[in-house]
Amino acid sequence: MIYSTTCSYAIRAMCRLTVMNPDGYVRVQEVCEGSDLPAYFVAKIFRDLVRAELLVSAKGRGGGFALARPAQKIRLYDIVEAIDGVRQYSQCVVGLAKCDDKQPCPQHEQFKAVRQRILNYLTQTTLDQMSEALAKKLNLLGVTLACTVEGN
Amino acid sequence: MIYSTTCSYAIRAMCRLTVMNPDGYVRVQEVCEGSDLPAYFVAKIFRDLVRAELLVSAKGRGGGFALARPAQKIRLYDIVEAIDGVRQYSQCVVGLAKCDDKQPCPQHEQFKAVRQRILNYLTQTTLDQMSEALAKKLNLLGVTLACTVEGN
DNA sequence: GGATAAAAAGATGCAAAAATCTATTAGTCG
DNA sequence: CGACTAATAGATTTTTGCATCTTTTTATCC
Repeated sequence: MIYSTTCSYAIRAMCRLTVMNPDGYVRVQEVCEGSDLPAYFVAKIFRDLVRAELLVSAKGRGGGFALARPAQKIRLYDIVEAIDGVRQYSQCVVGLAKCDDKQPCPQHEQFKAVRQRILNYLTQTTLDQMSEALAKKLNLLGVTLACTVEGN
Repeated sequence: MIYSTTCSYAIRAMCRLTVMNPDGYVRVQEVCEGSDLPAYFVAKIFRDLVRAELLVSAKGRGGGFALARPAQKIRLYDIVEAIDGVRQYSQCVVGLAKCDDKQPCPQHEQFKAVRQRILNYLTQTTLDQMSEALAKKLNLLGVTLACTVEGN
């Protein structure tokens, strides 16, 4: 609703990767299995996340994808920025072409607060927090995420 | 960002209609000219808004589209409901398939507040307010919206 | 070096959303 | 009634987003 399907995949896949192995490589296959994430498509999304420097990758045996930096330092905002772009969050909802505080569109003022709230949410939520919440949920459900590689 | 392109057209077109003639008919052509709204497409959207009983229509000379009820009684929420549906606003952002308060997805709690804020915004903003803001802006820009029909 | 394993690249397919166009229907006006 | 006007219906086209598959590149292991 506030981001695209693709972006939602990106978030979910990164959360799973983090739960599986926050410090080392995980293969796309592993990330997706047991979930309804489309593996081929996630592979493509991960490439974009590498270019955005949120992930790093390694080819060949023992390779896969890993976080480019600690999960506490990856914000939801960073992921959204890499996939959907964040321009939309600074534009006005129903804006006529040019809309700013001086030339407000209908709703400008009212929506400003909502937008700020969304932005706060995106900048203050970290991958760390999200993956922890996911781990808790999986635990409750009795699901274990497998990962071949340990540490790195 | 929180609604589709189509829905954004619907909102903008209804605002313009209201500014032009809050009490009588305006032709689709008139509503769109001077804006970047795609007239053919808006015509189609207006049909949906008639079915949703937010607009009424009249064929032939002197006809066009008019608000089905006073602008104060049309909420942003009503328009969004007619075009995009509001189901999305009660679903979770990155939810695993089934996600509710008992089986929360990562972010469930945090996003709940944001979602509530959006819903408040949608239900508390009226076409009245939006069109008034638009009128003010157009006035500042020195733009006048023409309308052939007066009253009704 | 050869076998294998994984990502990288990009071609292709498919479906939904956005946008346009044509023909029809129902009004108004003289 | 006949000319005209505007919405209605729906067929068609274009664009975009989502998803899959094939080939290539780069790495590891024996």
